[in-house]
Amino acid sequence: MPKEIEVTVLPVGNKLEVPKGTSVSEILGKMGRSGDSWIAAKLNGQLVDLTRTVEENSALEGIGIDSPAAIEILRHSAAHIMAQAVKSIFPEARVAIGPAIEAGFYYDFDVARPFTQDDLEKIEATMRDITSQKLAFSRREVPREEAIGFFSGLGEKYKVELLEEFTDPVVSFYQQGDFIDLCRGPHIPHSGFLKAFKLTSVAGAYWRGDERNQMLQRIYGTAFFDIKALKKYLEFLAEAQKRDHRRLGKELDLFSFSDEVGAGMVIYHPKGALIRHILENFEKREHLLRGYQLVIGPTLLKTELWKKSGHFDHYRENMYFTEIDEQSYGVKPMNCLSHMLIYKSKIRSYRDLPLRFFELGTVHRHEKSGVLHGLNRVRQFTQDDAHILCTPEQLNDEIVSIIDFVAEVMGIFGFDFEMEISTRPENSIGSDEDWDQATGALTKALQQKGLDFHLCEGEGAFYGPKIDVKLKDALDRRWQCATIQCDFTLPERFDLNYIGADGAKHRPVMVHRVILGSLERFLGVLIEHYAGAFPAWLAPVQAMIVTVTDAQLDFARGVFRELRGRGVRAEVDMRSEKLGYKIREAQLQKVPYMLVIGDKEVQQEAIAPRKRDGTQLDLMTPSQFADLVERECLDSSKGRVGLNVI
RNA sequence: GCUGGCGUAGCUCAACGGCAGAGCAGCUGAUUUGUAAUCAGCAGGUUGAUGGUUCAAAUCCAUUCGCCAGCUCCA
Repeated sequence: MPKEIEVTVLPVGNKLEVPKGTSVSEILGKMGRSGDSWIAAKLNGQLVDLTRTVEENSALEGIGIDSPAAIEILRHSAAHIMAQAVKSIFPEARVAIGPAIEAGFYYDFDVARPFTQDDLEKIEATMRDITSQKLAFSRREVPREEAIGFFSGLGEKYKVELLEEFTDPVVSFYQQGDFIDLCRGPHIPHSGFLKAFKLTSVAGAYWRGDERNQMLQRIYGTAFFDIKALKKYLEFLAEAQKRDHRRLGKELDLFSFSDEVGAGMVIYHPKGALIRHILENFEKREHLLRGYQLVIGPTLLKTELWKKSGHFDHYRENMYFTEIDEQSYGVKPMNCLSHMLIYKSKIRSYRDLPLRFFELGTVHRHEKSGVLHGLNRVRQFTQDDAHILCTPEQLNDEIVSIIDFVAEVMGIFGFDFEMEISTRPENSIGSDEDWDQATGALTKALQQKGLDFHLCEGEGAFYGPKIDVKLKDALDRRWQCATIQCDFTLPERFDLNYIGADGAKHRPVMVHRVILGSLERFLGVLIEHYAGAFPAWLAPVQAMIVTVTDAQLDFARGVFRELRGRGVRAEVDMRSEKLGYKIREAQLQKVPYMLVIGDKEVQQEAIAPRKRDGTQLDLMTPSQFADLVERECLDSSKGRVGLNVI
């Protein structure tokens, strides 16, 4: 008779006596829900398979398909099933790694010939075959040495490489059908649990993410517990495509790119330029209100100066150089240098600090061709850049107020954001002590504000650690916008100092920071955030005047002049088209208001506003409408911007 | 930069070795219309660029520029 043990079943906390060695699924089965409704479990906080046996007093929590952890397990299993399919069609393929990711899963393969779309369809078909066989996923523990021998025998060199770096004496194998993979697990009980999946794309990916390594072929896919959820996801992708800023940029006539101009160079059309103008004015005002001073530096600075700053040594690959009168110049990839020189232009007292130099600085960076992406990744962009020079004692307060600034601005646009702290990378400058101090200051400020953040080891800039703020685009891809970067090295290199209360020279601390980041990228993310339907304060056209017939055009022109006089960004559609046609056009252009004018309106010297959501407002005078737009601008910009932008 | 896919009218796409086409947009005319597409006609192209194969190239090949997905890198 085996020994009885006590299992506490969470989340309710029921206690259960079972014989030692009872399987997880059996125990869960006793709790009223059938064994089939579970796919895995948490045993003493650790994810395990249903077949795992319980050997001691434990806490157990079932993971059903509705649990957040379940989808990850399913997708991980889907990756294994895909690998099984690939190996059955392409036996010579070598498998690398295949994890679940945010929106699905992938698996990397080393194959002689890259996969084609046809291959994906074949693989999908084989996967369906595997799922219909309901193959069990079975787990087995194997000594590491034996595992190395096993995979060496199969020629699976990537698995061997992984195993050679493991320190555990025993590893686990998972097998479904004839496919065996090195894996921690857990997995779904059998392949039949995978009911809804789709292979979405194939792309090259370097082994272990290192471009010096072999390039493997990565197949991406996604999986859900039911067809409906998969369908919903595919619909989301289709919706996201409609929100893509590259598409909306064209449709709304905001900006363009031209292969004649070159890659990564934005051409702003009137409406896009107007949005930028509004953003820039907004930014200048917000900075001036917070004690920043506007400055403007040159685009070309002597290469000697870039050598002095360290950019030539650490950032040369990303810079453009040219020659003027036999002197080498570098096009600025960052705005800091002239700000340094402004600081140095006179003797500074501790009473002057902190100094906050702000510049809407246009920079050029040579980005690799493959990374360019609409407005979000370009080669020329304008940063809302500032450099703060302060005493070490002031550093914490400065960082806290920058974080407040970021949170306030993101709130105006309605963005949720994620924060990261990045620490010292390889190939960096400065002493360990400086890095520790700066990293500590950033961390402390975030903790003080009670904000969550991820820690990114070794991802700081070459000159200092940083806090990054990431916003999401239509596809939930994250883009870095705001960033706060400490720099203990530039003040050193430029020998910046201030006279302290003690009459002696001291070294100021420096912070680089941007709030929106690059105006290009921010606009790109913003377009997707609003799906092109900008709030009134940002809309390049706020009101489209549409007449029922040509007979009202004179009156319409008068309304137009009056609205323009008030600062409302209005336009008149003068084409002799039907009203519905003109409404549709304005609707597709996502103009916030359409002002309808027919005989009735002319008689009453009024307009009939229609909002872009279809709601109809009562007749009002142009002046009343201007008041309304002004209120709406102020509301949507949280009191920042009214009608005075043009 | 790397792997793969793709560049045809302003836009979305067809033709995939044999006369370069459609819808929308544009222009002209008719229509004067009440809240998401009025009708008719006209015009629009060295098929991204360069070179090659071929009797014949948008189509096949090479180079190059650009775009897309991902990797690497980053605002």
